[in-house]
Amino acid sequence: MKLKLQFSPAGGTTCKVVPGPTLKRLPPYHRFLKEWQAMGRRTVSCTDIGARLALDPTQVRKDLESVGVAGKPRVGYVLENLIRDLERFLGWNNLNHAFLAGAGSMGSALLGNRKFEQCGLKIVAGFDVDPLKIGTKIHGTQILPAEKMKELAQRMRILIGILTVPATEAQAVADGMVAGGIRAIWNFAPVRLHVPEHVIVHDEDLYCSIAALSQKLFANLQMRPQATPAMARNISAAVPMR
Amino acid sequence: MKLKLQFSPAGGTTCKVVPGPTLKRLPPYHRFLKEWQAMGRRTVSCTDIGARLALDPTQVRKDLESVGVAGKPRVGYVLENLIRDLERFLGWNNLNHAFLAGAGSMGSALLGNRKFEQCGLKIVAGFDVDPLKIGTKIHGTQILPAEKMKELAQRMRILIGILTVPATEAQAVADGMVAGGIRAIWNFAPVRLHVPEHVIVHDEDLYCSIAALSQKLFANLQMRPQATPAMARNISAAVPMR
DNA sequence: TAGATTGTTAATCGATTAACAATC
DNA sequence: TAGATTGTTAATCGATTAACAATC
Repeated sequence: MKLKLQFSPAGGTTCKVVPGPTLKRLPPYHRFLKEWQAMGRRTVSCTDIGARLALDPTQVRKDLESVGVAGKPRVGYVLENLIRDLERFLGWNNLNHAFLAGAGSMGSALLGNRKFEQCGLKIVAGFDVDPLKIGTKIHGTQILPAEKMKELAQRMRILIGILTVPATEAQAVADGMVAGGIRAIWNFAPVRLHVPEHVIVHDEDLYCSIAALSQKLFANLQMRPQATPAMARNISAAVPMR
Repeated sequence: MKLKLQFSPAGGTTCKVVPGPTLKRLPPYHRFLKEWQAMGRRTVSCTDIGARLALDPTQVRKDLESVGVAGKPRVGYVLENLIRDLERFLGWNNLNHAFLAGAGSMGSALLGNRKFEQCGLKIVAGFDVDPLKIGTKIHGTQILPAEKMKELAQRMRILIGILTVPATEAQAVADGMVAGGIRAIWNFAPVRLHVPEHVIVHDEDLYCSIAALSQKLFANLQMRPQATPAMARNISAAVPMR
């Protein structure tokens, strides 16, 4: 197997870069493999994975290749090894500590999700400006005053920040995160953040999702009405037809 | 301007198809245009938009072309018209009614988001199996017993379902939605749903986001350490290097 | 052995970027 | 007019899909 290496400008370090689309398919693979394992299987083929996830088997093979695991012709992949390698690749073995800013309803929902830890993300503290929330615990995680975030992030060498504050506050809070040494921001606010280029932003824009969903729904209704005119009318003004 | 039309197999209807990546950029455009308008501007150019959102101006122009709006050379686009056309295209003028299944922390967070209505999505009812939640209102929306969902969806001709139940229940609840005539499911459960082909599923997989975020963070730390060895070690086992 | 499946290279497809003429 | 910006076509880039030899 050949590995593509990319030379990094900073030094002698090389670092394999996985295409974004591939990366997004890996967690579903992992989930399926766990199911498969629970069914008592010992090996799995790309055909198996592709069948369940509605993906081209060739694509699955390419994806696994870029993770760097090897299979055996005619047999497939050893399930146990594949799961282990995937988890290692995704960094799900060791926890990254994260701060969460904004303990509103979305922030609380994230604090309540214990499954994140299985994916290597541990929210170690929440921050808010609301005196009623400060000092309390939400789903077991301490809520601290927002003004302490920067200093604590520095001291604890936190690298990941989760941003669940209102859109109006997002940029200011993000600035604080950056000042505290945070290198990656998971942004739930519907705002394009300005950050230095050494900081990564991953936008979780639910409004974009709504747009995509209703657009696809509309196109789909066009093709297969199966609905009374009244139903179609409910949505038909959504997209201009030409 | 030429418009690409796609013939739909079902009948004489034509329906313009917008590439997915384009669609996801439209809500950010809209947001920026509103800001721009608040600043008192009357026109906007692709260069303006691209500069703020870190996008190639040509790409912005292509995107606007596929929405079907026209600008004027040397002037740009009339802001008011552009905003209006974007909203119309995205269907943000008229509301689509949606049901939400699973009034847990994530479900409640979505119920609490009043901004969704500005994007054409109105959650008209929530459903849950918990007797303590049934009959109450969460953020002003009534929570009803889960077993009523299917029939109500049919009667109210609901087309959109939001799925915020635990992974174990997701498929069963989705089946109920489909049986109730729902045509689009916004799925927050980390499961690949099986649905008939006339039903659309949009996955909101936070675990994939975590994977993408930590992977990008790791690659970034490789290139620009700027961190003490201890910091890097915190995360370095995450991805096998070769 | 036979045949399914991997590994790998080539072809296709779609989106982004570049180039440039048209135009206000 | 001059020059910025649109509209549009061509080139590039990257990801997906197809093809096929290698192999257990």
